[in-house]
Amino acid sequence: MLYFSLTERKEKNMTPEILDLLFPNKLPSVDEILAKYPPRQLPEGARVMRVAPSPTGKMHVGTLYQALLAERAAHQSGGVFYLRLEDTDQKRELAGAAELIISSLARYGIKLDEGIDANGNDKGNYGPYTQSQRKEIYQVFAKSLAEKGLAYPCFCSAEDIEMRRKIQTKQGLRPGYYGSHAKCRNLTDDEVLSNLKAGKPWVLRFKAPGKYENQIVVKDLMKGNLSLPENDMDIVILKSDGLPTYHFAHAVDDHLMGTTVVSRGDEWLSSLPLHIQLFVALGWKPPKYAHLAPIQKIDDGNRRKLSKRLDPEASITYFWEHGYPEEAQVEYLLNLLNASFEDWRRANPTLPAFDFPMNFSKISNTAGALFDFVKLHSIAREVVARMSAEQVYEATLKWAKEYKTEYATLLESNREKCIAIFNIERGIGAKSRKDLFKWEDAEHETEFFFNRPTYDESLLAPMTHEDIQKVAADFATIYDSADDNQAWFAKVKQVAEQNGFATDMKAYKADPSGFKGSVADVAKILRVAITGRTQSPDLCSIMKILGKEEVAERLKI
RNA sequence: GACCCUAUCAUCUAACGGUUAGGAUACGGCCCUCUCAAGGCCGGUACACGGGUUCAAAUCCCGUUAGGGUCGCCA
Repeated sequence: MLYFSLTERKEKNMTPEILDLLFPNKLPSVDEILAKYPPRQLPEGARVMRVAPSPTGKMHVGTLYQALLAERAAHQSGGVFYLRLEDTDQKRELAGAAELIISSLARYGIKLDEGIDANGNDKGNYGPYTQSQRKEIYQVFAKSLAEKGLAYPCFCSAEDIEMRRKIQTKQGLRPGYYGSHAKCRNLTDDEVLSNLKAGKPWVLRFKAPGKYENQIVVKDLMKGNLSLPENDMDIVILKSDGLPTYHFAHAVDDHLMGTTVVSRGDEWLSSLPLHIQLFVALGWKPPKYAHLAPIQKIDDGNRRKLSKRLDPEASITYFWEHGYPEEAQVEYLLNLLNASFEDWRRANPTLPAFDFPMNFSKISNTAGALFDFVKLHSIAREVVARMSAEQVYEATLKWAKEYKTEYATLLESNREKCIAIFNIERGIGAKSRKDLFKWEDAEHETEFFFNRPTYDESLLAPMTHEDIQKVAADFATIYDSADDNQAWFAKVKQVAEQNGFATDMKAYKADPSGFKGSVADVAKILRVAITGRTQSPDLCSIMKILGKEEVAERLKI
């Protein structure tokens, strides 16, 4: 590719004296490190991909989105998927965040070949997989860049940087540490030496070889060819605490760990020229890149990236709290990644979502999809409708144990009854009930089975109390919980007939005045008496679960 | 401000020079029906705008506009 021309670089080597002051500790050699990371032996076309979150708090939906893509693309190619913890910003790190990320991936069935296991131990031969534990490795490569004169120490303070930025902005210049603005790039050896000897804090900057006026062309697996300006910013590669910045860690780690395709958010697009320069400077071949647009939401009429701070739904725990089935979230995200998912799902209703063939070239490369709860709900309805009553019960119980313990107790002490409830109008394929799609709603579905509702006759207006009472009483005398649906409905009709209600809806509609109401009204009386609601699932099934005695009790109006 | 990405129904999107611009969700109607949820059938709604190129443009090119992103010792 074009960018290899950048390797033609001759910089003055750094003096050994400066190098020793910069890196006083004894470090392994570049070759010693490289020897520990042999090229992976994988079949042709196998992709090595990773998810590389930083443990700064909540687990973002975007991380799951990224992980889903990388895991599928890697494993479906016969490759490797691993996790790397990008914890080089110690200021922002939050306790427990790493554990949350790892357990979250497991929760969604995303399998890591390498990375960190549930106990926090490293797994795999290309570790450590936590960047803060790789400090020495970065130092080795940073030192080698410095040695060749491709990196230099910078003594500018935060105030210096801020001042420079202000002046640049005021003058209408591009802000940044580049060209003549890169003050420390041209420090003499004596100046550097005296600064170091005076103990001045420093960072290591990359000596950018690019010219902003020049364009490079880079191929992105999802976006195609991109034309970007060369990087001329002398960015920081080693911070004053000795840890690398993202840019440098990316180059070092993804090379050593053998990543073949880097998939990440498209906010990295503008630093891509820099990353390629870093790979080239280190003498390595850059990986392939796949930049994905972030999930957005609409806010005040404007689209914006889902924000952890502003949007509760940006954090995946939001979906746990509300009891969304994990499969539904996975399917929704897969669908967002690649809208042909739903066609595939219709053609393969019983396969696990993970069997969906992910194809880079078919991934939406648009500006970023809007997070759509309505669509998520619709997918969740389908997912739940495919589950058995036992599965619904177990999932609801698992949710309740974590978020609603009283309900969990009720579920546990009424296992069979609850499964029977969840089984109403279930398992009949496409016609299965689809009202339950998140576990937090289950309690409402089961509530009246456990608490006798208070009878509210106003729901039955304008029917008279006498008629209502008579209908309920008549039905109670002939009800048999052994009746199947057909026999049950025949009895409803019988009661209708006895009480002057139409049994034939067509006849009723043709002449409503000839009847007190229709068979639908009879059912409504029974429904209100039994459930306390005007709407419910199949009444016959409900009565069967309640049993003859309880039905009789509730029909006493 | 500079640079980059993106632009098809309300939403997610298909189309890869020739389609009555397709699907899904949502919405409306009808059917089914013991209510609801479903299910079945039907329906309305889209190529941001302006120029080119071409016999032919949603598709290719240029510009405009709009949205998003980046320009940190954050990732």
